[in-house]
Amino acid sequence: MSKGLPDRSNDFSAWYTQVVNRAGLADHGPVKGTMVIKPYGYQLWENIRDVFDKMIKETGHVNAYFPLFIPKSFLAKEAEHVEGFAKECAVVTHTRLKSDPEKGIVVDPESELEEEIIVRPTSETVIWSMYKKWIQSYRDLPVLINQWANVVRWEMRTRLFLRTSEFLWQEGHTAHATSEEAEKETLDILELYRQLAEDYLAIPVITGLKTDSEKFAGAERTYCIEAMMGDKRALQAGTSHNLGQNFAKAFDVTFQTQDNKEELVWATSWGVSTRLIGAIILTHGDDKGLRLPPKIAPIQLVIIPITKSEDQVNELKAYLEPITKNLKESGIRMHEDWTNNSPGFKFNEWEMKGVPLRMEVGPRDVKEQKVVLVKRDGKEKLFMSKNNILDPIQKLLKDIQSDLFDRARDFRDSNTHRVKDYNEFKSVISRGGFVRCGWNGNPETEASIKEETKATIRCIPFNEEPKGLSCIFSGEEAKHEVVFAKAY
RNA sequence: CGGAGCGUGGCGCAGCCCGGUAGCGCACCACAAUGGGGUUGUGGGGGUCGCAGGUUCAAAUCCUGUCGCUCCGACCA
Repeated sequence: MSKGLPDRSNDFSAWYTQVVNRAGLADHGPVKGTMVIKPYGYQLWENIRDVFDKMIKETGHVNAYFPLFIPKSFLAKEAEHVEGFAKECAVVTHTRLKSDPEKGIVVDPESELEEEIIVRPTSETVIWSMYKKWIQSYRDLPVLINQWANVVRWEMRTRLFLRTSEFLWQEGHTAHATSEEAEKETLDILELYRQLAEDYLAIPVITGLKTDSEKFAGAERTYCIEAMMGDKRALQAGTSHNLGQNFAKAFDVTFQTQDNKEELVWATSWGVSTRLIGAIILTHGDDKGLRLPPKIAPIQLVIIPITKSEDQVNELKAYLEPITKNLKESGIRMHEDWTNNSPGFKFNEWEMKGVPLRMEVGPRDVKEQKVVLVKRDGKEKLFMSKNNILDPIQKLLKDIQSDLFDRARDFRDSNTHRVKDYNEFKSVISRGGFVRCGWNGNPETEASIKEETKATIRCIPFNEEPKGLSCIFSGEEAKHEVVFAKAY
């Protein structure tokens, strides 16, 4: 078995695949692009979920659950939105199997459904069919519902976490009395996404608006957070849509205003998915494997005991007991590795799994009443007195969290370029990285550039400064300053 | 859907041309030693060779059919 990982600069995607596998995050399911999220990967997801769940509850949202199955007729109600997903829907057509003497188990043709059922690719339609029942008056608004669920999109090319046929996500679906309120909600959520990405996942993101060609089909406007991965490609990490009155129209959801008029409801929807785990791997991973931000790492501190004899094992356990008790009580997520592997093996293994901090404890430390701490990054061994190690550990975790963010931000910034002309644009794009430049606002320009370079407009950043810029493609006066990149 | 390739213990492969007792590495299990950067030794378990037919005394190997998967091109959080 090869011990090292494939060279990241040479074969980034082979590196990614192996990290996912060897860190024990996920595996392929038996049906084509499906994914089994293994316990270690799932704990990571749970931690992300818990952080965001808390955020949205603090801002007045509540969780609910809507069905996996959607009547096919619902997708006809909103033509634009359908276009986005129709090509990748799983459809239920029958309800029974039966045994066949020749072929084993077959679909029972007798059980064909009158109306086929769609497995949700996203839940706008089911949810708005219910909102129609629930919303009568302005007093019923706003509705601020979120659900944690799985969705299915029958993708052709899949990669674990980044694009799978079924994935886990949260989808928020809100209903409001005014356009302004819906817009505010859309932006407030985007800000929560930014915080989730930057403050917890340590992934620096650009916030901005999608162009029409990149926006969600059913939306008026799509806002997003975009991040740069370790191979300098862009990854859309979360989206927040202002749906205007599109779904209210499709499902005829109206409400009575204070002055007794009937009006259509305003809507938003927003989501982040298990793709965030892919983003963490691609942003922070290095030659030794995964690196996890302490705030969401399933294990923040791994303890590697080093022993020779049985006697030493008992001595060490007694030595560790008060130390670990204190750390556990203080909320440090930790794990002691008592497996029979050699210490060197364990070091590599836990580095592969991205655990931020390692503690080594052996006979020498017992004698000196110390422990050894090593950061996932550094080779440096920090010798600490066994008493009062909580503070230094908390400080180290904090440092690791901010180091990860700083490093990723520096990497992104040093690979974000401003270019003089289209030739320079093309050469930067081919080398990889973000280009900030002017755009004339024309979708055809965008399409031409995509055609020639494979780069797309990732977003129109909120901090754009189009004044004085000219369009990189046409030379015309720029309508927007945009971020171009090749994307996942 | 178009192009290429692959199905043989859990994983990665060899064997197939030229039919004749299923093999290797890793992983796994047991015991012993080792243990501060991927540790050794000894012993051991596990495969109807994708599936279905056919040829043959004999099929992983030859023939026919079938199913599945992976990789590369048009879509997507």
